[in-house]
Amino acid sequence: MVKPYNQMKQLGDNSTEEKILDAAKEVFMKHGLYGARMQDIADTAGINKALLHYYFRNKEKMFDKVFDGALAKFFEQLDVFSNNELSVKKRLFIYIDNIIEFYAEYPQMSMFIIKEIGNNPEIFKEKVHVAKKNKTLRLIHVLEDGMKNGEIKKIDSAMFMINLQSLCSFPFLASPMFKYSLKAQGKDWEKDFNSEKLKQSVKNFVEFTLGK
Amino acid sequence: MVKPYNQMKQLGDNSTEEKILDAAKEVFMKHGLYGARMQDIADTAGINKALLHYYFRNKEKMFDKVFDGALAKFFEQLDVFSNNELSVKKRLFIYIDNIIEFYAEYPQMSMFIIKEIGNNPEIFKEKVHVAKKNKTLRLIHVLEDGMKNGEIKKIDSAMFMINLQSLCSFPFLASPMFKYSLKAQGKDWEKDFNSEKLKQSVKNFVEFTLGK
DNA sequence: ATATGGTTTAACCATTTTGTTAATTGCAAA
DNA sequence: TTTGCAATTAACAAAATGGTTAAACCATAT
Repeated sequence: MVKPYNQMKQLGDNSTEEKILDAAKEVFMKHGLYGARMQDIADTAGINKALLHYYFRNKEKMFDKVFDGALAKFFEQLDVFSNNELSVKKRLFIYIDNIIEFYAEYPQMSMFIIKEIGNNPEIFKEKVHVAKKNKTLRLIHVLEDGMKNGEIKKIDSAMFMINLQSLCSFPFLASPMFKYSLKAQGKDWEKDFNSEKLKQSVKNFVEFTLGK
Repeated sequence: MVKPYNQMKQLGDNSTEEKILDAAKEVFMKHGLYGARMQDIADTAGINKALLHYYFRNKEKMFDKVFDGALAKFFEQLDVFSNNELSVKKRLFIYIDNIIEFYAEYPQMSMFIIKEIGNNPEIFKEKVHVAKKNKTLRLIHVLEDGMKNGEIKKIDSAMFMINLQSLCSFPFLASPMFKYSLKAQGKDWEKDFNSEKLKQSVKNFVEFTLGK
């Protein structure tokens, strides 16, 4: 017998499973695997704690689901580097736009991933292998090609990547601190910071560092 | 009766209280207040769990002590901006040297502080008030003075501060990720990254951004 | 109407974790 | 040597937390 339409699993809307996943994302991002409390997740989702186990069996499995989703989205951002039709700088600019919009939506993401790598490098390795499938992490590779064919200046590609990631992700991660710190100096985070400004600032950095 | 010398509180050396505080710092930095386990702290310090309560009464009070210490050291780094005898750039370069060495020693510090601000803005406000006493947070103030008297280029001071903090603290925070990511691209974190390189890189950024 | 089966809940249980207590150790003053 | 007191410990109690169960709920098919 076929189930009626409104009883089928409806992910993406406000089905219970989705509510739980959203709540879990929020709480896990804030407190990590150890620090998160099942009751806290249940309260955030507005449901009974037993339902968490009904849908996800246990805490670790739930965490895995959240983490896998986060990781997949994270790696999607790297796809642009595989597009060899575009110039190195063009690819970098697109990446900057995408990754900053991504972090604006998931400010805790990088910390979440960093913590997980630290806690469990082996499992992470395996997950990444699944997540990226046949894609490759090409940022550095693309840079070094660009240097060889004279498209960009000769730079320290590893340090460039580190600087770039720092500029793009830390502002969102540290927004509570910046909010506070700016207010103490007579500035206003909401006014003085936004994604568009940051994009421009990072692009300036890239232009200065790679431009010939 | 006066206590014998070797029985007086000896902070700064390997007294029990200090051992506990060091262990607590390590564990709290790694897992946060919720995620940290008292037993884990006791094991790390190599003492009985009951001693933790003997010295610090309970988990929260212990956490407070650790956090207060962290905060004080963090704010110390800002003192250099009060030295009006030095040029703006000179002060920035000194700050960069200091803060990067600081983060090299306490890589989790910024995250620790960020999380705390997020969890409890009011208490943080109060703590900062104590920590900075009559000092003032001057980075932005110093920059705007420098712009007025033509010492540096006219820039967006808030964004500059955000970029600067990002470049200095994120690499340490995210080192597990960078280690992993670089390895996947045929590089080696230990070889390709060190504090001196980072200092130089950040100074280049400052020179480019502020230099006339 | 009633039966069916997925969904949701309150009330538990088992384990982990925080916190306490009473006894022991070790060291210095008398 | 004995006494006193802080430091330390093992064992225990209390609270918090993850996980289970059996019953209630509710929409639909018969």
